[in-house]
Amino acid sequence: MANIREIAKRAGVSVSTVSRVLNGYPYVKEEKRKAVWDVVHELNYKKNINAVHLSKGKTNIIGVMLPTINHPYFSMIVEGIAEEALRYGYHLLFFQTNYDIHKELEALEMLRVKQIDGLIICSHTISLETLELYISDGPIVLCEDIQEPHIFSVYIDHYQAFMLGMDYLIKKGHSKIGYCLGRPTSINSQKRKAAYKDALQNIHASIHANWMFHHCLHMGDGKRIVSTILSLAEKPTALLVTSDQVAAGIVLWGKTYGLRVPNDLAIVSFDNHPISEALHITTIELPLSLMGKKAFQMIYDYFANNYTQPKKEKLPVRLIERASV
Amino acid sequence: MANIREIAKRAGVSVSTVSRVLNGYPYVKEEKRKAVWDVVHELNYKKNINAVHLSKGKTNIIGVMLPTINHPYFSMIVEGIAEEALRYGYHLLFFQTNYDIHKELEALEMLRVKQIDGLIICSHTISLETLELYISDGPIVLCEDIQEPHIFSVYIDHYQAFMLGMDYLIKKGHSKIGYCLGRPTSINSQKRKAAYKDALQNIHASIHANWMFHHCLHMGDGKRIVSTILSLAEKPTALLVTSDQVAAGIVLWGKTYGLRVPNDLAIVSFDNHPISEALHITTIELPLSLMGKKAFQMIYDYFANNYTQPKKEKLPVRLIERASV
DNA sequence: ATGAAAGCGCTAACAT
DNA sequence: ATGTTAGCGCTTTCAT
Repeated sequence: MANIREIAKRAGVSVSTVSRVLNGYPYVKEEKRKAVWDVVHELNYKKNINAVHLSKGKTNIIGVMLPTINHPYFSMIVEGIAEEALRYGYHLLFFQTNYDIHKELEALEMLRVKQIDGLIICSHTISLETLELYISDGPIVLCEDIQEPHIFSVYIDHYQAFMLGMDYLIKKGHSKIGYCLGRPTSINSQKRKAAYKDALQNIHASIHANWMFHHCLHMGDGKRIVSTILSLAEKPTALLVTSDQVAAGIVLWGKTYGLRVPNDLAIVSFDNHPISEALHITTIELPLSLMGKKAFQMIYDYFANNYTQPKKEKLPVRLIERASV
Repeated sequence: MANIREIAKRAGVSVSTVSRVLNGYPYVKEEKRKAVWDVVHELNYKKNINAVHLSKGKTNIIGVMLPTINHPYFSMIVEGIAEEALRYGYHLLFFQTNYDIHKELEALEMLRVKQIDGLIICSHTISLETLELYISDGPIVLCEDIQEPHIFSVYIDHYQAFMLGMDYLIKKGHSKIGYCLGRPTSINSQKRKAAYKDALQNIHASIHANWMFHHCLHMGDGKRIVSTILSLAEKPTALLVTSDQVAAGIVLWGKTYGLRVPNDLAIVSFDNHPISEALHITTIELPLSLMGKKAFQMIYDYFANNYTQPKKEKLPVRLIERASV
């Protein structure tokens, strides 16, 4: 494998001249420049990028931490990240953690060992205190509304978004409202629960523990939700569902088991994935791809503008009325 | 940032002893080993992984080339790859190409510049001839049935799978059968078309160009297919659809526009994603996650067994009868 | 404008 | 068992 020394020797110049030519440094005499390129092409030479990484102390690789890539919620974020990364010549290294703390730590360690320049965390179980141990190793972006001053954050205001859904359902005459959330302990879920409680309190409605479903992530979870609701003596008349996938599952399994949407149960869901359109589900659109883009941008700007202070950015949502309420 | 020399100095040993301790090399006196670990912990030292990469000429990173991560077909493959990669301490670098040849080439170049040890290609537009230019740069795995002796291949026999679907539809009394494919030029599509033609020929049925839909990838494509079929004077009675997403779109948009499945149109689709179960769609299950695992395994074995000859492996499919036929 | 040479931080061959 | 040292292939400073 040819290296820069070989090129230098054959072109009759020094390695530094080769390096300058290769990196587009201006002050090189035209004939030397040509000589170098000629040899480079002749040998089909390519830089060893690891040597560049070592020498520069930078890899142009951004890490992406997520529980699983195989879920529309995350793959939409990633799509956004990937699009921006490509534009700026960055690469993406994936850490599929399945919410395993050890795997999450491994991703953070990659920051410390310089395998990645920065890390975008789409979702996590690890504590913020632990995260903070790594802030000096490189920029970290969290897709959550957090206050820690040293961590970047691009987020959806889930309190407001949930409130939007609640208000809509209430305006449509519902007061027996339940919800379906993902992981109940996540920061996003906490915000949603707060909105839920506040909204019910505003209309003096009581809270029913068995109208609150947790760990709802996939279409298949709709089956469980539908059969549980059917077995309930006192049923909710509406559900706020934090994922189009789950909402679709409820609509479809409801059809199978005899729970009609919206007649028996109104639904407002979140995401606005294609499936919600196909099923005519009223949904609150989350700008996930945009979130990915912004997350990358934050890291990019951090390096481009000499390590600026971490930013926080809130993204807008909108309700799309369809036929599930 | 502390380096190995610093550790050596503080622990009162040589750099090679530090290296040996760090890498679990056996012949080190217990007290020196302890001295090293003590300093390592004290300084919270971590190896600079780029230096390791440069020194070893290997990165333990595998590239994954795909058009988009945001599609269940690909995210399932990736999930399989990621699972195996993690088990063996490998990392994944993603190349979202959107079928852009330049981006595909960029992924291949990463192989040449040693940024990645190997490359898994989930789908591509680039020609096999071009691919072959890179086989000396590292192992390449293709998720297609190809013959090139220097490229690894793990694949689904799409001829056989398509034939399975055709036979099933024919056995159920259909002869007016159409299909929905993704990119018509892909190797996988070629195999499917061949099976389609052969199957129709077997029953002396004629081929209708307007029963053959191409570029069907997403749920939204179902809309187009449904309205086209509704406008046809002579309609197919059955459709073989190469994606559950598209099949779901057909079922759902069919419901909206008045094309009933299976009454007006029978459907056999592919993948067996959760949505096909929720919609009771008869589907041919493709072992996509397994395909990802096998793809990674091939690369892993290649390095573990000193650069063995490229293998080819065919994966089984099975038809799951539900209610769309 | 160009070259010499000193790193970057680690691995591994070689010597003892 | 342990240390010395020569790489790995590039970037970058410092001379000239």
